Amino acid sequence: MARIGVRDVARAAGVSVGTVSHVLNHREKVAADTVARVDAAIAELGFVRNGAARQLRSGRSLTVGAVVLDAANPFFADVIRGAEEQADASEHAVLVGTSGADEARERRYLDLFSEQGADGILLSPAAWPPQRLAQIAKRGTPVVLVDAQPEGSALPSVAVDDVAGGALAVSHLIGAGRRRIGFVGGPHRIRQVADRWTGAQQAAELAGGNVELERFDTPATTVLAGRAAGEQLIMRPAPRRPDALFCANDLVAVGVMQALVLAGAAIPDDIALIGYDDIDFAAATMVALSSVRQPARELGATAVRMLLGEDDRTSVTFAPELVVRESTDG
Amino acid sequence: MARIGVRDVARAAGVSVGTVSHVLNHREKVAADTVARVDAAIAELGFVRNGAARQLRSGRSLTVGAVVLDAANPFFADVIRGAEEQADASEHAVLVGTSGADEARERRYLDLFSEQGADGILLSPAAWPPQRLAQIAKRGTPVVLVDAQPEGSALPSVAVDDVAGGALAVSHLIGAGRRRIGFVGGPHRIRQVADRWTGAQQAAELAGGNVELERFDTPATTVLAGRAAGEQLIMRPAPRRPDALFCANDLVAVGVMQALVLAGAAIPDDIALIGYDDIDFAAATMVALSSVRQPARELGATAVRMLLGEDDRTSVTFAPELVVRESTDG
DNA sequence: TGAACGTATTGAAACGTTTCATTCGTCGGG
DNA sequence: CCCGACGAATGAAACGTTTCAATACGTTCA
Repeated sequence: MARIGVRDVARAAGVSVGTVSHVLNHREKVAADTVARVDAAIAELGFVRNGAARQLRSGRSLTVGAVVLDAANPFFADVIRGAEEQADASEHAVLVGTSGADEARERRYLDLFSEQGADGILLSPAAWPPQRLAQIAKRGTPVVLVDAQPEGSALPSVAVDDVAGGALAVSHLIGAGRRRIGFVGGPHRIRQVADRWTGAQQAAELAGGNVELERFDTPATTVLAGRAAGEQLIMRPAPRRPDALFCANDLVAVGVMQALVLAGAAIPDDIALIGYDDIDFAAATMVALSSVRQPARELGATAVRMLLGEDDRTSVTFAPELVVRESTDG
Repeated sequence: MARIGVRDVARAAGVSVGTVSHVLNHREKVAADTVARVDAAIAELGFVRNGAARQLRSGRSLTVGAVVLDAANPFFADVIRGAEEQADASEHAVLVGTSGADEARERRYLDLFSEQGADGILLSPAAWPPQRLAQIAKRGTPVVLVDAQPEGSALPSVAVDDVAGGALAVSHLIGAGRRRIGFVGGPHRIRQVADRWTGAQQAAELAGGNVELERFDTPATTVLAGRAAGEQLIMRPAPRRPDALFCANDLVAVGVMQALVLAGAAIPDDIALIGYDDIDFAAATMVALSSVRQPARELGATAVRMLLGEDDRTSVTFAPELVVRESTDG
């Protein structure tokens, strides 16, 4: 089965190859009956245009690449969804490659997208600083970083303000009348954790002296780590227990909640609980979990707009938003 | 900044373009010092090869496309991971597009991958039967379906045997001495749910007359639906309660577990509980959840091997496997 | 010493499209 | 009745690689 090209279509429709190409690309400039004839020929022959040749000649790929740490992570999944919606609007498609925090794979995908002539690349970097960016940007493919601090370097980026998020959570707890607040999470070398803790401190200071803020470190931001922390914490005599907990993410919060419920503590009456990320599951925990939502889709959409030159800001920071559910709504 | 091509590299290195291309593609056939000179020129000029031209000429793209319903779904995420690992081994990259169950988007991605000359496409179809497959296969891009029943049509596919999975779960419960078993899930028009229920029935029949199997339908396979079902169920007087529950998936099982725990039932002593899918979270529930694991990575890896012609089976069905944890290990 | 051979490099053709300067008709206005 | 203009279609050039037959240059063997 020989490949079918514009040439074959042209022959079948009784027109020139140039005309076929015109039908493919700007059909409004071609007479209606010619269009019909060419379309018929295309359908009959099952012609599929060769994207490589098209792109080679035209220089555009109508494609945006995204290289993410982990596509299964709901945050990135939402970023990608937002990117797709926005790309759709500009007739682009989003192609996703997952690096799994492996620098070699990240580089391979970056090179791939660059070579394939993607019109832009959205990157959540596996390592800091990202290796090849200078080269790639130089080659002419714009890159936007997602949720990575540009640290002085002036690379375009979109991010969520985790400090603000931490402050948001804690001032919400304070506003609900809580005074002895615990922060559960770790390790603090993860920037997101550190920033949220910083925000928590800021909110506590802002409230004045009668708010206590205590830090409960966990070795990871997982359910099991959260549960262990919760078990520790609930063993304290009641007067020395916090009356509210802010967890570095929702998984930790779920673990803490398990421990508290099993120990018979009432949420939120005895202890209020708030997480971070607003994962799907947050609404479905035993006591629906309050959380801080990151506008992930907006991040993705904005990144794509920046890539395609429809938004000429160079670095955008989004504000997280509070989602109040039962676990703090006593 | 004019684009830099092999021509420029050749000039800078003092060789012909043919030689540059050889260095790029089979450097072992080129003298060592020439390689060095060309590499230096490439680095200095920041040359990035034009993938479109390369592909146009060579016909191969070293790319495999995957079109999935939802990349955030852990099952598909694992399929993709498996596909990536396998593709890696063959110097290929996996590009992912998410259709979100939208047929138009699915078609767009299929067309895109087909036009881009992907060496194969891995598809979890949004609708049945998939629309364009005939065309695409005809054009020469092999397609393998993931987790979709080929229903007579002889399309290549990889899948997990859900009937076997259902049987596996229920015979495990029976083996643990349970006799009054409930199946929680729905709606039954979802093939996976129906198949698992079928498997459950088969296992019950196999065990003879002294096993009762009852069906508890839910409107969806979600945590909340599971919790509602669990609450209903636990309100029955103890003698009329099942002593074991098999849930159509882990989310439902989590919901059921919440209801049982809140009602004070002991798991697994009063009621054993087993889910399906073995999501990450299964090990981190209040009582660690037994489940049926689907070999998702193997699915992805096998699909890629089939696409690249390294495995000439046309349709492969995998057996699920049992993961026993506390919730059935009384 | 010459022929035969092997290795390293070269130059040009080819991949299948888009684009652009032309050509071809046709129609309206002077 | 002719000219200019305009819409539609044409044909060939160009995109930047890879590939392949041909060439150049040593080296080995008889």
